[in-house]
Amino acid sequence: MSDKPNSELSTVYNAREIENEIYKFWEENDCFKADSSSKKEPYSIVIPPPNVTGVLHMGHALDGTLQDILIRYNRMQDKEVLWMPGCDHAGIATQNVIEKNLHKKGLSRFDLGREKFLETTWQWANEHKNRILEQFKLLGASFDLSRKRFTLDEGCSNAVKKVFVDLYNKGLIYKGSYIVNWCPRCQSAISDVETNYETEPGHLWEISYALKDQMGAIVIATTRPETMFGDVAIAVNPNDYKYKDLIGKTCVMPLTGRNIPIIADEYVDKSFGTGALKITPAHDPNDFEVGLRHNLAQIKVIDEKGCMMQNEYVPPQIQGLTREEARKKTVKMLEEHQVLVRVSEHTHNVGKCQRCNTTIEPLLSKQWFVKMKPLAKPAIEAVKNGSIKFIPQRWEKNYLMWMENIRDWCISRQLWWGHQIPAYYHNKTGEMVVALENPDPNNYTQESDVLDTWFSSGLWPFETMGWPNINNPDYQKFYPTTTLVTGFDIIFFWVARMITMGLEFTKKPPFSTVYIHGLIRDEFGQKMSKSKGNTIDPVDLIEKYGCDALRFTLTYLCTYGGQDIKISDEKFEFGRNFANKIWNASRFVLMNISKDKIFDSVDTTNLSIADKWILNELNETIKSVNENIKNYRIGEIASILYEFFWSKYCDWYVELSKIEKNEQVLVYILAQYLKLLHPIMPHITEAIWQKMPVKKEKKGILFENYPKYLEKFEFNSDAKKMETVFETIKALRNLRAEFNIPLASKIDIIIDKDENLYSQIIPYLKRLAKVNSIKFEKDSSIKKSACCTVSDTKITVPLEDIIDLKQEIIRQQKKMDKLLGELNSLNQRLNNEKFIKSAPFDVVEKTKNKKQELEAEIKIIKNTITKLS
RNA sequence: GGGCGUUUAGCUCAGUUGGUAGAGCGCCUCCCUUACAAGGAGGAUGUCGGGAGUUCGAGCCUCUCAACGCCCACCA
Repeated sequence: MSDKPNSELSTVYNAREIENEIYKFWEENDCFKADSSSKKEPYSIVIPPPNVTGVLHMGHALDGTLQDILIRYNRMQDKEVLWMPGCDHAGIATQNVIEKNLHKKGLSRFDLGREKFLETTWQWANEHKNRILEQFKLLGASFDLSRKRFTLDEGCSNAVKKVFVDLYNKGLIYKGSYIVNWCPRCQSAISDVETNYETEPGHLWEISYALKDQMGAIVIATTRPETMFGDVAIAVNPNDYKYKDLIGKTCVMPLTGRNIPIIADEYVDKSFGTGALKITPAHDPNDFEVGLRHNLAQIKVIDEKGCMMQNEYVPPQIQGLTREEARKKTVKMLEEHQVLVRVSEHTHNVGKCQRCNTTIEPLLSKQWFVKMKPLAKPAIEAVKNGSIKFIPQRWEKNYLMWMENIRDWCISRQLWWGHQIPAYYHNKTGEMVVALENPDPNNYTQESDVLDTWFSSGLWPFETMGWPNINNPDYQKFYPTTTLVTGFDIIFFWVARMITMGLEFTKKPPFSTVYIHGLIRDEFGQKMSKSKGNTIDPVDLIEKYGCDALRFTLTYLCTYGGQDIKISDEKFEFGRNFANKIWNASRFVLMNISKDKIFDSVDTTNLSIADKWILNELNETIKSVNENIKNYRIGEIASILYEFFWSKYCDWYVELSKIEKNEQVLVYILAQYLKLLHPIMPHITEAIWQKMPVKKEKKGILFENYPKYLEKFEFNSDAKKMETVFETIKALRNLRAEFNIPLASKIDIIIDKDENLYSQIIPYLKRLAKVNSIKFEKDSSIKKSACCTVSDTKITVPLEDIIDLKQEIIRQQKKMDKLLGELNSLNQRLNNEKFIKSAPFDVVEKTKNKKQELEAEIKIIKNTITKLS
């Protein structure tokens, strides 16, 4: 592209063409590369690594835009910034994709075997892992791709192994048989946070268990009769008088005839169901606990596929059936045996696999766990003492509640795609060694389970910086990172685990601020999902409206409270229109300034009130943008910048410049503005910047220093004067509209003030209100005229031919009524002694001033009406 | 059961320590004024979910009720 200053911008703003060109320019100049040897203050963000299987979605677009804004803003603060990109191997998600592909060919992963399967998956992952980061480029992401990482790459794998071995050696990782959430489809254990509960209609079956050696029976209630074959006891509450005498007795299970004891346990709720509960430790987490307390056996009757096992405990007719079939059959058999006492409708919560929505089977199995309580302690402390701050703060409560009630984390997965657990078993003795390497590959076999994906993502902020080599320059310079930007949906999955792991292994919080934004939803507030078919593809939006338009719109919609964001395609017209406005205004400025001149300063000795006004406005804008970004009020910034450019610079200053212009100021404001906007709309600002006739010492606008508030441009009183001019122009335009006077016919006006008060603004009035002549007379005698007021100034417009005096009286009367209403409410306040006494001085003053203004205005209108009548 | 959020113009939403309500879109009138019709000028529209309280003053603070949404827990 031509970076020759002062060359014209193209007539039509073609967003995509410009954006591609500009991104290429940054890439070719290596603009995003972080320098770990820099002396500048560091600022770093690690990207929430998108799934390697993924394609860019609106969530990434928002998350990426916000990160890029922070990165670009801080780069312009002259900090050494690093935005670390990368992907997550996404264990279950990726494996599901590959298995689905195999399934189409009629194959399962077992047909291929582990080695071949992994080979296929790696190949697939390598083909795809660049895709999503390439798509991030379309967002204008200024991340350092030379540092790109993958959670399964060598460095991350080493970090994972080290963490695992260390935690094991510290006694914080253990292996054991526990009830876990088992997904029969994924064929793996999953963690508690990967289990979603859905309310489903079901039944409560009451089944009678006969007492042994005596008359009578005990009736239990269950929602899952098929698990009864794994029963090892009936439990009742020790304080339940109904059952007092039965405790310690034995009963006979229906259908199988096995004998089980009746035990007492506080866990049983007397008021639910029949007050008697069957205990199935191998298939229910609560029963599992009860079983441990009472030393009961654990009888497994459902297998890993969710089918009834073929063992002595399950009746032959039931063996091999699926859970669902088994339930029906069991109920039928119970009916036949006349032990089904009652069936009632009962809605209850059923666990579902987050990945595939299959109903979870609580299953007893051998798994690896991380002991979380000791790790959680410092993680709680770090948030409580403020070394990690959540924005908005309310998420801290959420985080703390979860952390304070944390349970052990099941980290083993019966998958193949992932970090294989570094535990090795002796082929003969079964002896287990946990170590970084296999002690003897001939005699030891590695644990087949892999780790939960979030185990490696939990190390992301430091494993990407070269840890465990703490001398790595990146680690030295950029760790701990500064800000983490993410949605609230992964606070538990990811944020919490990074904090615990970061504190445990680096003794530092991995970031100081967690900026949580809302989720993107469709126009009806529904979560976007492929299966619902309500997704909007950000790539399509970029093609249609441009990247900057997408970024600006999303930013504008991103409010401080972190509310979810409802979007629809048309909403992005907002950003597109704005980009177009910026382009055209800039084009106008570049076309209307002296050629071949460099504007590098503003001469403050020769400024009009309009110049002072806009400089003052810019100053205010700079101040509030800087304040707001520090407080993560990023949406606010978008709206401030929109307002300044459109309603101040374009609507007024650029218009005024058509009458009388100060090229220095015209260019200066635009140049400063481009910098202010650059973090949000990087491409268009860079493109225009390249053509700006200003001094450029840096490689691009992205390296320019972000504008700062300048006291020399404080012009409050002049700015106020200018506001009066605007009020006057607006009043005249308004009058025109009301009398239907076309702009083509110019008007004469009479102002009841001294001429020298207005000398500066006469040209503005002439041009912007299409005024022909201006007279200055205290008391105009023209009767056939309309008038408008600006505070205590009366402007008379003779309208010989047009005016209907009766109508005009009505119009003025209406105005006066409105003003009288306002005056009335002001008087009420001012007549209230308590108001005068307790309200702050400036509020009282303001009210008094307002009152005087109103009174003056009312007086003028009153006189006018008298004159007209 | 516990926690959180939302309720403001027809729609989508802002509204920072309490000072008397705003934007975009849509709607109505006029205008192709040589940066922009993806534009310009003007206009209409709100008992700020209901009720009570604190205060001179409440969209904002307190209590309460209601509706919707989310998260955690998981009584078979």
